Amino acid sequence: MRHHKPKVKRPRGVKTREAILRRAVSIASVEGLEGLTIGKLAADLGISKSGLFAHFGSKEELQLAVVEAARVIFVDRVVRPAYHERGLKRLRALYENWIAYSDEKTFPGGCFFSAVSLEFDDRPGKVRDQIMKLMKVWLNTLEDTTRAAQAAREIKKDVDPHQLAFEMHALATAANWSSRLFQDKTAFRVARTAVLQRLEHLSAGK
Amino acid sequence: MRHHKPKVKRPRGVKTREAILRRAVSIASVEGLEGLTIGKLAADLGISKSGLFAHFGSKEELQLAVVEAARVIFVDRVVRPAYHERGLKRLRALYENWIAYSDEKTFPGGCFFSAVSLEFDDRPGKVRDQIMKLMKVWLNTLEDTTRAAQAAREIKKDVDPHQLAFEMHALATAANWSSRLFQDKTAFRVARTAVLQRLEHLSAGK
DNA sequence: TACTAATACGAACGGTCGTGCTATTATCTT
DNA sequence: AAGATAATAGCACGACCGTTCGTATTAGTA
Repeated sequence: MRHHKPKVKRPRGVKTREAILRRAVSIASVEGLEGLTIGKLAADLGISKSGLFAHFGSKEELQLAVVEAARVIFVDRVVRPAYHERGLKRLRALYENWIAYSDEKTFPGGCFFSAVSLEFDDRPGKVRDQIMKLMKVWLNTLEDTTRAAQAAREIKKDVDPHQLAFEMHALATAANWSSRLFQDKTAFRVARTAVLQRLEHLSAGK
Repeated sequence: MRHHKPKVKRPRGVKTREAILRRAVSIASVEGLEGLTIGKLAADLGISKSGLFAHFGSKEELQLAVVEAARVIFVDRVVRPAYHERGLKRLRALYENWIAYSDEKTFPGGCFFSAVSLEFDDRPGKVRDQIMKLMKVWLNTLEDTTRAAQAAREIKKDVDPHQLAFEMHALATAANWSSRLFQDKTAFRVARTAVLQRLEHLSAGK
């Protein structure tokens, strides 16, 4: 049976809000979440400062909304596609998607979370808490996937999942860093190679 | 035999300047080089804003002076001591000193350069150029030391020095990140272990 | 001790920040 | 079409930013 498309009412405000966040995430990936100012963002979008402000009520709420918007994009681009695979293949896919997402400049400033998690590691508040939570979830995803691959005998049992997740995260982040700071176009390739070789080496002999 | 202290003339202004920079480096390691504001720094030191300002003439010059002060501390604490060793031992010492310098919170915000190099990767100017230069020098130091160890047959010839330097940098930086964001006290141990094992594995059989 | 040059200070400026208030415009409901 | 409601704009505020400038204080020298 056919359902009618919900034909959801999308009030004017919601569309504006989405447009604001789309732009805001891009800016924040470059300038940081503090460098993202309401006045400049509004001018950039051609709307008034107070009009934009009314959508969020405070700068902190804007920042939280930006973090959430970035999370959705990250999950769509990196996590979800990898879940068509399982075990070691999923782990590889997670990493390759991650590298590709950074390399292709999904956000113009590289990986949004690399930039922002360092910026906020010393600013207590809801934003920091949220970022911390998301980063924990991400590292846990890598760990759990490693464990699943071990259960499927695709990765050696004596590999420490926490350590492996840490190393994968470290190399991807460093690639992002090198790419940004030095305009080093080879960085992502180096990081990708390093991790894939490492996974090959840690995989149970086949 | 005992030497007389050099008894160098140290004008008052120089001492003040040093006190300013000592404090400024600490603050900047936590709040970043932009978060470091002249007003707060002056209040923190109990001197006037304009008095402090006069020592540098512009905020950019203050930032450059802070970067230079941090460099001196880094070289003293990390690089110079390692130069009592050679080859593979030097490489290990560089890394262990680096981890220790971060772990011991030589700067309260962890590694000064980790924080600052990401902050400025998108702000063109003298400060960015200087930071970039210092980071290049550091990575080159790791690379060159690796090559020396290879020449001494302490590390296998087929190891790519650039890749190894990149990985060492990545793990140390990530340890810093994890330690700051999660208050993860094990991060430095994890990173240290990872690299030392890796060096062991890459070292020519003994 | 007096003169000079180096240091430090206080007050103020223009600019930008986040935020609140009030008015205006657009949209939806009846 | 009229009225209610949601969305946006205009304007002003207080706080803080980097910076300037004239003045006071200190230290070094003759």
